[in-house]
Amino acid sequence: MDDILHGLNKAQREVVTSEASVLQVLAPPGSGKTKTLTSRVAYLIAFKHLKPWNIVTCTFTKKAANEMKERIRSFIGEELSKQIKLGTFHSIAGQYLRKYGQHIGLAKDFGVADTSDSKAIIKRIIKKHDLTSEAPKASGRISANKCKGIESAQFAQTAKNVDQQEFAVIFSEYEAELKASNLLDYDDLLLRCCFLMRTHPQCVSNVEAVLIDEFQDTNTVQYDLMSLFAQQRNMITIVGDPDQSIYGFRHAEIKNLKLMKDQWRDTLTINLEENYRSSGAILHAAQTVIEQDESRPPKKLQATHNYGLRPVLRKLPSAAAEAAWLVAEIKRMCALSGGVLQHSDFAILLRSAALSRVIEAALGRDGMPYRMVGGLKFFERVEVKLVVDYLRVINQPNHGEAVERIINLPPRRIGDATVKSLREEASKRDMSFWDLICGIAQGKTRSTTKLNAPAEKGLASFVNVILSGRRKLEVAEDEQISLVGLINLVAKKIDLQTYLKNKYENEYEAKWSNVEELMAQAADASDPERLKALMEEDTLPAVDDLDQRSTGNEDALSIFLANIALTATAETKTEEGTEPVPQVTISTIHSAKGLEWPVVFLPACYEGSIPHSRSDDNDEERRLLYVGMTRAQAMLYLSCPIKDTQKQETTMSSFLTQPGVQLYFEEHGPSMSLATAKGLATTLRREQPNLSGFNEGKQGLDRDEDNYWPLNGEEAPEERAKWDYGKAANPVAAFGASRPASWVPASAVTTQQQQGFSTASAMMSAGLGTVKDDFNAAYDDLLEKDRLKAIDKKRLEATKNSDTDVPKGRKRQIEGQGSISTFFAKRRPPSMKAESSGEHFTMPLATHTSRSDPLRDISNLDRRQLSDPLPSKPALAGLHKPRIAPLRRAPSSHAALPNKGYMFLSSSPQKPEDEENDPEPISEEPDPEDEVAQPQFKPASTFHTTSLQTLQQQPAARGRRYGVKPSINGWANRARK
DNA sequence: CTTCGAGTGCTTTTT
DNA sequence: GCACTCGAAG
Repeated sequence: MDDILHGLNKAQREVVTSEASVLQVLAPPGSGKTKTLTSRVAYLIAFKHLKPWNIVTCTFTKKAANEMKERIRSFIGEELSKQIKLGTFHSIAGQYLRKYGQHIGLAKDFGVADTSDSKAIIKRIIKKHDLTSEAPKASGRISANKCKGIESAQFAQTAKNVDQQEFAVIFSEYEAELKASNLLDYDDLLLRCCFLMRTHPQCVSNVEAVLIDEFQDTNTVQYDLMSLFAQQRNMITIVGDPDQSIYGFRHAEIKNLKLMKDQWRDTLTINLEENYRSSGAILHAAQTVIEQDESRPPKKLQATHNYGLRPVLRKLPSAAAEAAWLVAEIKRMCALSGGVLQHSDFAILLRSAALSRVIEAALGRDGMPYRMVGGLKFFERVEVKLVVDYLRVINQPNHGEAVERIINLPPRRIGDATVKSLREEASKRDMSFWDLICGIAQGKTRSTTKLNAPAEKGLASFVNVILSGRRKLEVAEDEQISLVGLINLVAKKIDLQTYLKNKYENEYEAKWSNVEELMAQAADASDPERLKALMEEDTLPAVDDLDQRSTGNEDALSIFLANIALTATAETKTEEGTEPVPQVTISTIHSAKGLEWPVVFLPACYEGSIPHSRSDDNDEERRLLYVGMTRAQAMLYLSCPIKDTQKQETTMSSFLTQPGVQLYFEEHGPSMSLATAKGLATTLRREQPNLSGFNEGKQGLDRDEDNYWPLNGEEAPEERAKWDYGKAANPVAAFGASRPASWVPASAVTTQQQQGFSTASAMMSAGLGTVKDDFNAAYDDLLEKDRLKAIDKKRLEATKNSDTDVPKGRKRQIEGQGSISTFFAKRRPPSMKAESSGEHFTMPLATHTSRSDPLRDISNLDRRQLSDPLPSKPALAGLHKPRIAPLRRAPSSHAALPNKGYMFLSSSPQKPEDEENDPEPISEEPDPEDEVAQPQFKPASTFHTTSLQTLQQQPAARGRRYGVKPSINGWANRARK
């Protein structure tokens, strides 16, 4: 008893030991919801003597299910815990249907139609009838109806207007299609299971207790499912939090909470109120956001931690800058936390998965390890899906969807028209698609569809692949081919490697490694031990009066496939023997639910993103933000780019611009002192940092304050200088060389430079003033910006009040620390050294880190060079249009990119070996004042131009490489102004 | 009839 | 940046 109740507060104990039969637990974020629920399960088994296999526990995500399993195991041990019926609604429903499906006329071995299957079917129906509906909308509508328990026939009867009738057609044909292919979609799993339990209550007669996690996310069908599970004993415990209801789109009904109270009048409600996760400051901020919802009943939420650091609400110039800032902050926090924080302590949570691209690029550029959860799932990647579809068809050839998807992959000269004709013929003859083509290929069936010779050959080869796969399975069990063997067979038969190589060229390696990963997973799944465990887990307790379908002889393939559709994340296993590298997590807010991290970033907090433009429930969007914010333990960063990815101006999220909200936020990341680091450690209950670790971290940093970007969201001065005089001017110059050896010799450059210059002067006179003037103005501006941002916060606020007092423009005075000296490198940028010795100083520009900022190390330049005129941007920008190397998704797989027609940018923090041992600091670090006094310094010859041809001659260097899109926006923006 | 290239438009969240 | 459509060539 003590074990189970240990560490629980009063309210939690009350929940765990409650005698009430129906129990609602309202558990706000961080209140120990999962802990409480798992403790109750353990308690019921240990003290109420319930049998584990008579306890049903439903979660929404596989992740939550696994976590709960893990925790229960630590309470009651492996043996008991694995007997509990614990899983997602869908997986539990699936289990019941597999065992008892025959009683409701469900064929054995039904498949699960995933979203793309459903979408494909609907699309086809729409096309067939030449309807105007859109597939995704129709799909959502079908799901909405199903979730409410409305069936297609029922809908068709009530359909009145044209639109409804049209939809009724899609709906019923969709259902028919699924039935014909022996498929159930996600909703069907739940619906059919409800039907089963209603018509055959015996099958759940053993259930003694039902527990539901995240109850606020249940939809009507799931609610029914819960009631039906509990129909014998009415012993139910649910935990939930209306404030965290973020699945309205999946037709979750918050009102189920009330419904439940009405259905079971003696429902006991217990509120958990203490938050054990977040610092007070974070909690306050989150609270002000959620309290904007006036319809929401007020709720208490008590912090148990210290106040901690105030959350940050940061403005940045662009999505790219936001990403760069975020990376810089992670670095800074890591370095200055004195060892308290590492990469795995950071999470970046997004409203939509698509936002991750810029961020992944920034992380990749920096070489910071990360993992992306949510977004595209492993089993949804084309190459994986391809193989899985083959397996599906081999396992179950009547899976019409899968057959059609792969019949011409790799290309077999069987086009859409042929497929369509075949499909129609099949339905006319009332046979399955597979049976038809199989018959044709074997010459048994005479087809009315005329096939040309190549198509016929293609068809035969396809059928052959499938049949040979099936043959391997039909032999006696002990001779049966392994799952991996089967995948290999398929891969060989369809010559997958060649296909992938041809189709994806430079992505080939990544794609193939995914296939290998699939094999590894297959090997894992067909491991006899594991298989046994899986089968055991799949057992349902025998009940009187109702036969279970024997699944004893179910093969590894079926089990593997059945699990795929219901597996949320195929956890990429860490390589054996290697320490897992701490990784930053990128996730959607939705899939971050229930999780927590010491530091959380919520980027893209603008109108249209959160609240999302496609959402019609603002309150749900607000709750979503709330969920995101409350994932943070010690530090929370919100940020808003002034321009979104499409360079449209944004408005900050209305949830954050409500009066008073901003009082809870700082405008920039915290100054990190040893004391701050200690505070973090306290909040996180971690070991205190020591001074030496702190100092060490500080030394490795370029800057120790969040002061690179101005607080008002404007472009960083250094960045502007780069844009105006570097990157924008010359896309080809955006070639950063990390190894001088492979650099273009200066002589090769000269012609291009001169070319550029000559055009430049002509262009420049067209109304933009001289380059010189332009530069001076910008430079002054830049100094001013830097001065402003260097002033500490208080002063800034003081000046803000009398805003206009701050002279704009030409103030050269430098105050305080953090002044211009931050512009100059403490050490020579590596690539500069080799080049600056020659006749021409050719400094590669446009690495995005400040490491090679053109303004750095300015004192080191040959000053005669500096008086050269500047080339103009448009002149150079128009010269070449380099191809863009695709960004690689996972930084883990860096195949060498082709060495033709690509440009590379490489700014790896890991310097190449040859520079590694060159910490030689520049002796004459310039005195800031001095520099300012010499306005003739212009980064004119920090230009380096070269042609595409020259680049093509470069050998593809090794190392981390990212294609970089040259931007001429810098120029375009300026020109407009 | 199939394939391939160019051009267009859009882009929530999950089982 | 990607998925999808459309039109032209094989």
